[in-house]
Amino acid sequence: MANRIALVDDDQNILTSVALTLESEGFDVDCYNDGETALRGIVRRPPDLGVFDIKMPRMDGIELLQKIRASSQLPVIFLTSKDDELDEALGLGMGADDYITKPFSQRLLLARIRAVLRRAANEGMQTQGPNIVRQGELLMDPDRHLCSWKGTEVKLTVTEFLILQALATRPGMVKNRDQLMDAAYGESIFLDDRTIDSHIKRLRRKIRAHDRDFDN
Amino acid sequence: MANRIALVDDDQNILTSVALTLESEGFDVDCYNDGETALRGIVRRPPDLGVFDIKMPRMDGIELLQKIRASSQLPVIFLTSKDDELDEALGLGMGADDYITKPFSQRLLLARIRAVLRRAANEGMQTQGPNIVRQGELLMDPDRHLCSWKGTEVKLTVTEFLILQALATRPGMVKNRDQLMDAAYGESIFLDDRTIDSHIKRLRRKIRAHDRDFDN
DNA sequence: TCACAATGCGGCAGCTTTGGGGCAGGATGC
DNA sequence: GCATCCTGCCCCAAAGCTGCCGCATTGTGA
Repeated sequence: MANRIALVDDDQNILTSVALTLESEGFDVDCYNDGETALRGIVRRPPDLGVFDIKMPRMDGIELLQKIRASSQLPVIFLTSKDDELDEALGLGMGADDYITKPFSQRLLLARIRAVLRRAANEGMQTQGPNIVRQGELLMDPDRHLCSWKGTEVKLTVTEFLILQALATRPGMVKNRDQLMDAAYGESIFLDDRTIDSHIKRLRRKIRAHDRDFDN
Repeated sequence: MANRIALVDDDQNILTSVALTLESEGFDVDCYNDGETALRGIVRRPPDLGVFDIKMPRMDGIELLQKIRASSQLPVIFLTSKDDELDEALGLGMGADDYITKPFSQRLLLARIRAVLRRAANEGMQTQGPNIVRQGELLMDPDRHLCSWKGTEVKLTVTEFLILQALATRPGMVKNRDQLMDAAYGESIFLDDRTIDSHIKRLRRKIRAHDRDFDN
């Protein structure tokens, strides 16, 4: 039972060349030139995986994913030309399962496709794909307990990580100590308010150690 | 979406005990005492995987598989009492997906079942080769229970193997003790958390013995 | 300007987690 | 039956984390 892949890109060159590669690897490939057509096709004949270009006329990949996610958990890999598009996609917290920046090698795409499919098959529905938090220079991957600031890794303790994550997922949003407390410990715990201050202190110290320009 | 497993063995003891284990792991199990009954049942209600004893009265596992393969690609694991039976099965080139020699641990069977199901789900892309896990210097072949680090073989016990495999298939991903526990024993088992630590300790020791540079 | 509250941060004791040695019971092999 | 291996658990000590305190500094309102 071959896996069916829905491939959506407005660039006909990419479409054909990728489709050829995938088919030669035994996948069934449905090609679409734009989001609207893709949506109709995907509903009619649901694939096992979607590979979407982000920038497309009429309906872009992000909107397409949103519409699909309303009714299905279809795993999706995004193709992006630039990193800022990627930011947009990630920022939306849409849970794309992976993404690839153009230009990409067909081999890389293949590897990603296999990885995502494997994950989907293994996990059923447990955790779907990388769940990365990105805010400016900050990058966090809760699943791997990884955090990096301006590209270098910052080692955080569990509590610090949870607090920073709470702040990063809602950037700019002001949170009081109680809210941070809840984020880090769950509710129904009694601790001194100022304990949060201590963690913030350590967070700042750690980030500052990687960045002398860091002010807040 | 529970996986349905057709279990065929003329030994009622094995049948019930294995069925209990599988059901407690969330599989739907159809039990059959002989090949003929099994064939009818499997046609009527197709499972996702078959586990067949080879030696059975009336219709043995090999014949059963042949009849099934005429119309379906159902993945099958053979149970064999002796190695020569196994040779016979393999010699026929029937393409059983795996086999286990009696007596076997339920845990091993579970691991094999999961591996075969995973492989079946991924098929078409994996070029149905062996199901090898590779992470940096680590190489694992679950089907043959082989593990090598930096090219030299490391002998692992079943539990160690399952734990390492769980870690290696999702590299970098943080797993807590419970998750490792599930990976090694299946769910619904109660053991001290720190037992996992013991296995990790032994894993580290074994790998370290092959590699003085090994740090984590 | 003053009093008071809020915040930043160094310090530290106590707690939790972790790595690893050891051991007994059970399974397996000879 | 005996030796060996595997496994689960116990214990200890080191390391790391956490919560809180106290003081200095900054912010706020009258």
